Amino acid sequence: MARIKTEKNTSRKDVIVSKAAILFREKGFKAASMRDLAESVGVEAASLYNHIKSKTELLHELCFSVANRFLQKLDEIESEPIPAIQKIEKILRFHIVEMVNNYEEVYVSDREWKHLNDPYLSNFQNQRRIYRKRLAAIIEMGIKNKEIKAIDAPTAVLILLHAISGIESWHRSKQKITAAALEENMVTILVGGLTI
Amino acid sequence: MARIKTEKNTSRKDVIVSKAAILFREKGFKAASMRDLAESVGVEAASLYNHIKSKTELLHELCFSVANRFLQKLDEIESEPIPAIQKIEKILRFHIVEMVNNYEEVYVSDREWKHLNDPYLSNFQNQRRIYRKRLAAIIEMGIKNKEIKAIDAPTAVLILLHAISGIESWHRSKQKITAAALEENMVTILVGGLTI
DNA sequence: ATAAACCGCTAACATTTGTTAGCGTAAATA
DNA sequence: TATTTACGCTAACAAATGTTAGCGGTTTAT
Repeated sequence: MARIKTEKNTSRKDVIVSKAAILFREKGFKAASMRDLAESVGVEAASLYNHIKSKTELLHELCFSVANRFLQKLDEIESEPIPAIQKIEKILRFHIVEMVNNYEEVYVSDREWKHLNDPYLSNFQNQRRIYRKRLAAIIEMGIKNKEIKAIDAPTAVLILLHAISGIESWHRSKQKITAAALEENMVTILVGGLTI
Repeated sequence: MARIKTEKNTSRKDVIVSKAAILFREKGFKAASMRDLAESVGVEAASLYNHIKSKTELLHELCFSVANRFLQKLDEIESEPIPAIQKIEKILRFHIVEMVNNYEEVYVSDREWKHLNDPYLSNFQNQRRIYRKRLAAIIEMGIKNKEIKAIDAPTAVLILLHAISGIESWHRSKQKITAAALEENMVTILVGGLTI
């Protein structure tokens, strides 16, 4: 009998969820089987069900924990008394750092949420839509204040968010530049592209 | 007996491939079953095998037909006697137009290639890697000629390519701006972000 | 020490999956 | 018109999937 090893302050469920993130990222949610996951946890597939309700529950956990982190940070930044373009830069940097440090989770949340089931699916889509609208509102504020070029704000949001997800390629890359250099390059191009 | 309807110059296989593109895009390759595909074609699942060898063959066809179009266009643009930044702009515009007009195929090629099998998988990855290197080389040329900011070229490539894939969100969006406006906005931000 | 809770195991299940075999009819060719 | 080819159908398959039931040992709490 091979018990799941836990570290301090992590439940066995936490171990499973984070192994799931790795697996879902590399194979995709649908292609990753519970038997795969069990192997990577070091246990039989059936044993996983002592800790989780279902495979989809793993996806819920991942998607919503990521979404919540981003929403919380947005709340924080929105209320700071700084120019819009600086808010955008801060949000951008937060996204980049999250994508670098919590790659698996963030990636899964970004690419695999389609496989959520209702009501979680609609819920997630709503949060996502609202999040983007709030970003667009900041950009529109920046346009009004002549900090940002007169562009279509939703398009700018879509470029920002997707450009960030390109960090996936950076992770895969053999000869990586440092995370800090990556961040500066991205900010240069993207904030530079928005600024008048 | 319900024969697959073909239009002029399209084989029954072509019909299947393009329905597959739609399905793979909306559900993902793994989650889309041959029975789903059969239904969308208007036929029984087994009947598909009179026209195709396997499910993965459908993915090959999609991925490589897209990849070939992009490679061919790159050949063409690379050899034009124009400044690097203009090459980048042309390539960018081509990507955008392709993503707008052949959404399903391009999207599938971009997101589902992971599910290819060797030797196709390695092959595709190689082509992709080489394509990106060629883009990076153009950017580096632009940097040397002081047309483009002194940034890390591979990072710039990754931003460009992923930003384009954001057009997915534009497709989903209810209140779309026109394709032409989308293109101009993207060029403004991205080319603007690269240019000194 | 004894009871209770936890947790991993084996075995099994019902579905869903991609795919093949073989039959019969419609279309294409001669 | 006669014959061959193309193609859709039903039936069936083996494999893989998520998940449950129930047993037995181990850890934790009393």
